[in-house]
Amino acid sequence: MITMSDVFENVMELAKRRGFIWPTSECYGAVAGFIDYGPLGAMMKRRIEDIWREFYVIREGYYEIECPTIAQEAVFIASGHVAGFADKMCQCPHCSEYLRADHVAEAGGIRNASTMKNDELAAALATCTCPACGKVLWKVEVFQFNLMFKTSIGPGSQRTGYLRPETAQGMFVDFARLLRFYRDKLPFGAVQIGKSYRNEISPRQGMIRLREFTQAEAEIFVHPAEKNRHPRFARYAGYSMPLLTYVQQQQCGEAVTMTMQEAVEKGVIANQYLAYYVALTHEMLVSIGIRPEKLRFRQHLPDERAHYATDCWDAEIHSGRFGWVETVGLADRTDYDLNAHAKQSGTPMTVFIQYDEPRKVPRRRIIPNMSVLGKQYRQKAKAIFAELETAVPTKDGADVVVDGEKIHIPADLFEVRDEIVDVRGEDIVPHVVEPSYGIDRMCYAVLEQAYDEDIADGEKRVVMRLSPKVAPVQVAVFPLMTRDNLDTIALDITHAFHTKGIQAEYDDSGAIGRRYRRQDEIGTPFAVTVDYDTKENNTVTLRDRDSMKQVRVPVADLPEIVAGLVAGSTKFAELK
RNA sequence: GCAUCGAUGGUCUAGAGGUAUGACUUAGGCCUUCCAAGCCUAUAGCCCGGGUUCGAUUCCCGGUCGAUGCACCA
Repeated sequence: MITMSDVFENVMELAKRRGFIWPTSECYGAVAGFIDYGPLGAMMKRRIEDIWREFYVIREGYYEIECPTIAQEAVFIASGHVAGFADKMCQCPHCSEYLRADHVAEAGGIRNASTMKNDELAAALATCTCPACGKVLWKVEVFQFNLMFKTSIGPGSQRTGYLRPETAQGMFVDFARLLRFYRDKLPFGAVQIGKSYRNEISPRQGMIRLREFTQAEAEIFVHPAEKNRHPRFARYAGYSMPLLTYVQQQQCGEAVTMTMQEAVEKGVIANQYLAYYVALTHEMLVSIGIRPEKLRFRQHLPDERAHYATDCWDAEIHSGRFGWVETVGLADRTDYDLNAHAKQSGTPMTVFIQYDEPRKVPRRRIIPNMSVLGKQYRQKAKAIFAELETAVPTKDGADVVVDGEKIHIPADLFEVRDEIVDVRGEDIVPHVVEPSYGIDRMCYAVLEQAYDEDIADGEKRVVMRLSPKVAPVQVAVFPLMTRDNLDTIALDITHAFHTKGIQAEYDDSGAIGRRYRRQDEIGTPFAVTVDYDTKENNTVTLRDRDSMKQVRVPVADLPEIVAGLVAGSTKFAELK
């Protein structure tokens, strides 16, 4: 039996020793918040990313794009990260403690601390006490600590760049191109798997809070009026899971289990789109090996939501070490981001939605007599022309304001024409539904949940019960003895696996039991052993990691059988 | 970031002001007909920088990393 408090240390020690996760640049001293994926870790991470692609790229049809990890300042001014992704901080002059300036002020009874400017806040803080040492702060300086890594683009530092704190902005700024790619029709989605960077103040939870981390994000662009009509909603309508709503949280209640259909109908989840990806996320996480009982979906409390989101749900995975860990965020970002980028860049980010039938709309047009107007007003004529379009004419004429000057245009200088026009559609700003996955946290959760110790033949066996889908090495091949040609047969089998794209590892070192244990420890789900019967009848034993049971199968069938076992289409227990 | 504690082969560990103990692992060999057996051999270590000292892995100071508490965690 292993207790949960040991699990983190055991699993991280194993991960380090066997080449899953390493501290980065160890020979120079590691840096907190950064990790290296070793050979097995990189392989496992890639398998998890590929399963994610199966769900989002292949099944949903949302193509993957790849944007730079550095972007120019304007991108993050628009996104709100330059202004908003920063904390106001100050340092206590007595005990040198770093403090959240606005929190201290609010605790000291100062109102609107969060909206104050730095110097106002500093002045207000003079009477507040330091929560660390209890002394009055008197004189402090308030500064912004922005969690984005800042850099400069090109020589001479002319241009500010930031390492992206999320991959999402890349999909937003490419909106116009994406819309053309998807032939101007909603809904569509784009996804990205890549590195993001946050200069965390004090990352101290191993793989859980990293300064450089991998995100897998999908941005799904949808008509705001269509959010309750996901075209494939039927797939998950009956899918049920425990949901911890914000109402339940406020009442200290338990999660409520319900179907996605119910959740949407009862208004628990804001719309079908969000519910669809909540269910998809559940299915995806379970398929990489997360146990359902260690998985829950928690709704953000209203004051917890990010600046852009309306409804927001987190997939949380329970860790023996860290408790419930936010691993996936599912947010309805509305039209916040597209509006912000449209405003900042001056590029419209809208979709033209055609009506089924053109609508007859009455419209009043004011048509100026430019030949007279031009002569009379000369250089002001153009501005007057523009102003007249929105002017409200009376019998006498119309008043317009040009450069602050009020000008009266007599009625005979323009014609008012009321007409019925066909309006064929409208420009709308799509809403964005965003599932955002923390790949590193998923990797950690998979490792933690896979770690197990049992007793085999009276001795402790450490075994990583990784799903065959994510296990780095998929099958091990052993000759029982390194002689009598058993080794060459085993090498041929290994080669046959490789040509079928199966990650197979050959090992002839030491006793057979030791080799099984080695593979158990890195989570290899299956092992093939070539013995003397192989030479008689061309069969080998195929051993299952979890049950340690063996079956005899023909050598020729091995690649197909193992491929089926790895894909999950066959179970070991079903083999003869 | 602050405070406390810690850091010895790949892993776990013994130890002392004079370069280091043992086990496991790994590699090579012998042996071995299915779950870490045995025998022989080999590889490999005192976190980094400064100070004290004839001499520091050991003592002192600073740093890095890790654990714990506090703060922080769009």
